[in-house]
Amino acid sequence: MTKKPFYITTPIYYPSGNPHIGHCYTTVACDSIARYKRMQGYDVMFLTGTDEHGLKIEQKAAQAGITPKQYVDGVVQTFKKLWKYMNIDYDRYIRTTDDYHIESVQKIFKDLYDKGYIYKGKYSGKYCTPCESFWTDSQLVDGKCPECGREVIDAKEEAYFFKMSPFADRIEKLLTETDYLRPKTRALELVNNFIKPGLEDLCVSRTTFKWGIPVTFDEKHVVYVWIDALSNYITALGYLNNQYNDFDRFWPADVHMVAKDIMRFHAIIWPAMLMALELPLPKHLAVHGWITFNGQKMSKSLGNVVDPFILGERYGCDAIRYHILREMALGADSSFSNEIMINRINSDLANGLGNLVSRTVAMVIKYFDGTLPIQQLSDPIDNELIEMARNLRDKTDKFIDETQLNNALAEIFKVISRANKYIDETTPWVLAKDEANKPRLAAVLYNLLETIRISTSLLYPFMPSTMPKAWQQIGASENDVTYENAAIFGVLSKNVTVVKGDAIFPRIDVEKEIEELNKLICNNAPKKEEAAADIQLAPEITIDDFAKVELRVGKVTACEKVKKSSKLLCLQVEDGMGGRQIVSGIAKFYKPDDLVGKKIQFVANLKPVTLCGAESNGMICAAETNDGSVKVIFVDDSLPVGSKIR
RNA sequence: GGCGGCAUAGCUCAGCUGGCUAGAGUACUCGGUUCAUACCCGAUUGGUCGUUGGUUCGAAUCCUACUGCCGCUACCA
Repeated sequence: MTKKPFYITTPIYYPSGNPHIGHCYTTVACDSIARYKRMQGYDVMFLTGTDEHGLKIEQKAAQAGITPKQYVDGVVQTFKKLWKYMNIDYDRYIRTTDDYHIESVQKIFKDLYDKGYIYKGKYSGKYCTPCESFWTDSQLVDGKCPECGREVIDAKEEAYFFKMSPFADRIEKLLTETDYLRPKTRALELVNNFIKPGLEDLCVSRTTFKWGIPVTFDEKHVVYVWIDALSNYITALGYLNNQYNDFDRFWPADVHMVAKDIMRFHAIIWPAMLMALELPLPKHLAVHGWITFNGQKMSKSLGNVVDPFILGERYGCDAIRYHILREMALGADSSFSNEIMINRINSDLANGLGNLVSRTVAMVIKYFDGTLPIQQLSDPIDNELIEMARNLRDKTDKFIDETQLNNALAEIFKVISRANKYIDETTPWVLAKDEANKPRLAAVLYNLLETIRISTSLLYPFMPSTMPKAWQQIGASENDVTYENAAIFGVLSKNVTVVKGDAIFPRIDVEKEIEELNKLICNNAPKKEEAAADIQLAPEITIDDFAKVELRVGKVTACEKVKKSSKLLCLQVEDGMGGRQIVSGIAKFYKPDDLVGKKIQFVANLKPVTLCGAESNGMICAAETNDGSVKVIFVDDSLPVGSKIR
């Protein structure tokens, strides 16, 4: 019997910085599914990689004074190190700087051009001359350059475009009538925002930077992200190259897993490209949310707080894997905090599974010197546990196929919980008091060992480092913990011998750990400051220049959102001069009520402007933090309104 | 502004196409147990299922309106 193929992918990550726990989530989820499918007997191809071209990489490298390739080589090493650390067993790692990928992308680009789907046109946007940067309308901040705040001018650039409109109908059907998109709730969003208004043609080449794959028939151009990055899923199989020969076997993909921020590319652009290439479409696009920290999206600066290396070192990579897989529901964000994580590890892994293994093994040793007797006596009370354990595999199978890993884990832990209850029901320590009960006692312990064997077999794809330790303790051999045996009760030999071992998941002291983690964060803080040393200061000014800016203390008396804008708040400020209205771009960081009654400092002599229909007379002083959020600088309430600040 | 989603126990959430006294986990309180990683088991506590009107024999579940929160609104890789 030949194995059925199964192809699963993570996105290729952009190595403009080091990986954080958000990358871990996608990759760990794919790894777990891949391992599960391998266990089921599929011929699995699990692909991950890095998307290494583009302007940002070019700039990062320039800052560091090295070539882009040198730069990405470094970051890729860190990625690979992390995957090794997290026990990620990928089958293939693609880098968009790999020769075979470049070759394929060039052929794909040419093919689409020859087919008439790609044509040469003009890309129009806004250009900031001092920054030498192109911006789209949506990127502008109040109509100005987002980098320097200066005026931008209309500009045109020659570029190649990909025609999307011919595929609009088919894509709409794909999203609304099939279960390609998971969860499907987001389909309407895509259809209403993009497809219904008409798909715009996509700009697929650039001339403004060099770090990319050259267009073979037009040297000035490099292939822009879409075709370069998305096509990795097929070039890695050998599509239009001789590096691999797996395309026919593994395409179309079974699952592309992505985070919600890149859903659109995979839900619309990627299918359009495949349609243009006349290739089959992938079966599922599984979209997951972000791991948030105190409600904020995980970002690079927050990466310090939840550095996967640090966490893994303290609790083991399986605990981290378990936590993120168990907390994250498909499609939804999940909030991360050290406390949630530690509580989860303690209650499920240490108290639930770990303790179950420990107490069961201990009893076999204590009552039977480690080896159960063959003579065993069953009882009707055993049936519920046995049935649950026997049916578990089918349930997890179903959830895996629906990419609902959190629910698969929940099912397994229901059984573990039931086993703990079973111990109370059967009271082995009472049975042990009477020699006549030994056959009954042996049966109870055997049932527990079997339940553990089945549960840990099914948990193995999620926690591949730790489960073998449990197997060793319950005396299970590799042949006992196969997928086939996970649906059979009674696989271990009746006279199985257990082995005492260390706790597979040690319990964590919550308060102590939180304290120590906080210390670690503090230790990391100075590093952040050092890292900030490369900040470029604005040109030096004299005290006379500074005197031109008049800062005063004001009190916010009222505040509301500016209707036409998602970013702006309109504040009424008591300024000691009769009051004034100030509009500030802080709506994403403050609710109106957060500000009312607070004293702030503002620029009093700024020329009035109208923003989104609201007149603004001045500017609120606020600080921008490393992670891009904004904190208003509140002043001491004892300062009188109108006080001048110098 | 347009489109979409969500609002259920202190916290995190299940409750599909309307139907038995609204559930789970966690936290809290009490009790039990001792094989075990101060663990496990049980019980109690806790919700007018955002507000309002409607459809229906019957709605957390469908429809109106309102309020609040969130997401998306395409060229960042």
